[in-house]
Amino acid sequence: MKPLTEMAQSSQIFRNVPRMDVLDLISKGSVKEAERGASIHLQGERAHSLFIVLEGWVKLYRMSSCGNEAVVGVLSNGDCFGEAAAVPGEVFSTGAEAVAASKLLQIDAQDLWHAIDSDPVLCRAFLGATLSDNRALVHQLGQLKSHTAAQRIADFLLSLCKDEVGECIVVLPYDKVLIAGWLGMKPESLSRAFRRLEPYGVKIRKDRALIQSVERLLAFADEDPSKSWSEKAWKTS
Amino acid sequence: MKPLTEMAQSSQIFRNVPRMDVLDLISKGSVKEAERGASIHLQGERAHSLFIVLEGWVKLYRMSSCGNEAVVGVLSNGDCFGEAAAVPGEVFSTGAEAVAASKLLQIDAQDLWHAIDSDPVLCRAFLGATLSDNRALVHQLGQLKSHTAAQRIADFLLSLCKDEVGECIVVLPYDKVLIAGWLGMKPESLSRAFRRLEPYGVKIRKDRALIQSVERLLAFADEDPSKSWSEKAWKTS
DNA sequence: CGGGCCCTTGACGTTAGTCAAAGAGCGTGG
DNA sequence: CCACGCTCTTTGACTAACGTCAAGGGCCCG
Repeated sequence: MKPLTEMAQSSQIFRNVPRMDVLDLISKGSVKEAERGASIHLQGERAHSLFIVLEGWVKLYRMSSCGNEAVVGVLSNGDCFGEAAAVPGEVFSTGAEAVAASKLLQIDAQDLWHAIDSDPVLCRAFLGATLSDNRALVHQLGQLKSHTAAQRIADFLLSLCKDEVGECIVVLPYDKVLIAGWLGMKPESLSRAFRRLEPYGVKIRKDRALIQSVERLLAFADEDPSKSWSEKAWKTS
Repeated sequence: MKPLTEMAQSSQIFRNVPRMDVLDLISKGSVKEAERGASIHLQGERAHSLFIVLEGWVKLYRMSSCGNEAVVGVLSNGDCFGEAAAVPGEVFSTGAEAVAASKLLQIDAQDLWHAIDSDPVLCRAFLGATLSDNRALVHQLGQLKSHTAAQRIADFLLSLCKDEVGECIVVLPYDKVLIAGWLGMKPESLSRAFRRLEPYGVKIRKDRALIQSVERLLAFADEDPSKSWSEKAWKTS
């Protein structure tokens, strides 16, 4: 139980909250194990709990009525989801599913309300976490609306090798079906888009991406999609 | 100044907050007038203020480094933006621009912090507002990732005639360039996608949309995009 | 009347989805 | 150890969707 509290304290949401304020809340939570493929909560369901990922991977997704799934988040150690539980009467706006064997800290909504009521510091922590979610969503929206599939992959790879320069090798953290969903495309398109990154010095081997130059990739990720023709002409000559 | 406080109190964010808790905060805000095209705040700028739309229309957008703009929100009376200001040290994750002559209530970040610190009720109100933003973003992502342009328009039109049934006429609340941006497409595509809704009983005349049957449109908005061929074959025969 | 902006239309190219098939791992059981 | 079946991934051919470029019409306002 010791490593559990440490993990939860260093999580995204509680990172900047004094130890004392969170201990009580965390101690009321329970650890839930979820195997790959297990559903954690459903879209539209009453937001009964807050979750913190202690270990593993969780995807947040939106199901359209025709059965089409859109991944809106992929979370790992220290990430937090189900913030809707902080507000009485809310429902989950996404579904959540473990995409790898995972350990979660589950905190009951009522305990949460009580904690928030009695401790303003916690409330602000939630506000911060939700704003952070917001930023992530806005970023994703921006990517989706004004970048090609290949550029979104570039952005994704770059997010995996933050602060690196020059050459670097990154490990793809989950399978390509999920990466495709997360980036808003089909697996086939992902596969092809990886190919299109080769001219920019990116090679994929199994679950590893070899990036020749982070700078070059960055330039590609930011460039205007509408001038692909001129780029291409310039490049194939 | 009287109608101002009323408007602000009935805004999205303060709607469920007791009058007393907000009066003080609102009184510290200042009214800002913005004409069409005026920039309200920039992406990346320190989040110095919270804004509440009293009148007019505001768009939130994300600018990619290549100058491509993605609209991530379109706000009107009672809507609130710049919640990032509630957390010290935050920056705006989007830009904001008036797309029509607008009146805004601008509340300084420091006043906000003070108010939140001294009143937990307000803090929870912000949490609720941010969660609400979150839901909207998630909805938009879902639409973008798993629906065609025509379906997104259908969803948009339906959001304008909530709770209506059968035939109905809605007024497009802003110009088509902005609608296109908001729905993640180019104006040309919007124009063509409107045509594609005609078989489903939608006609556009100037800034009005005539919907023959809300139910039929709803069915179209939710249907699986991948079976368009069979639908089409079935329809043109 | 003229200029500017918004909107539409047409022709065309690129991008990504669909359908189908085959290759690459990988664990299981013989 | 190998054959088998499974899932993940890649590839190919084709199609649909959307963006781009260019032109033209309608409308407002000076």
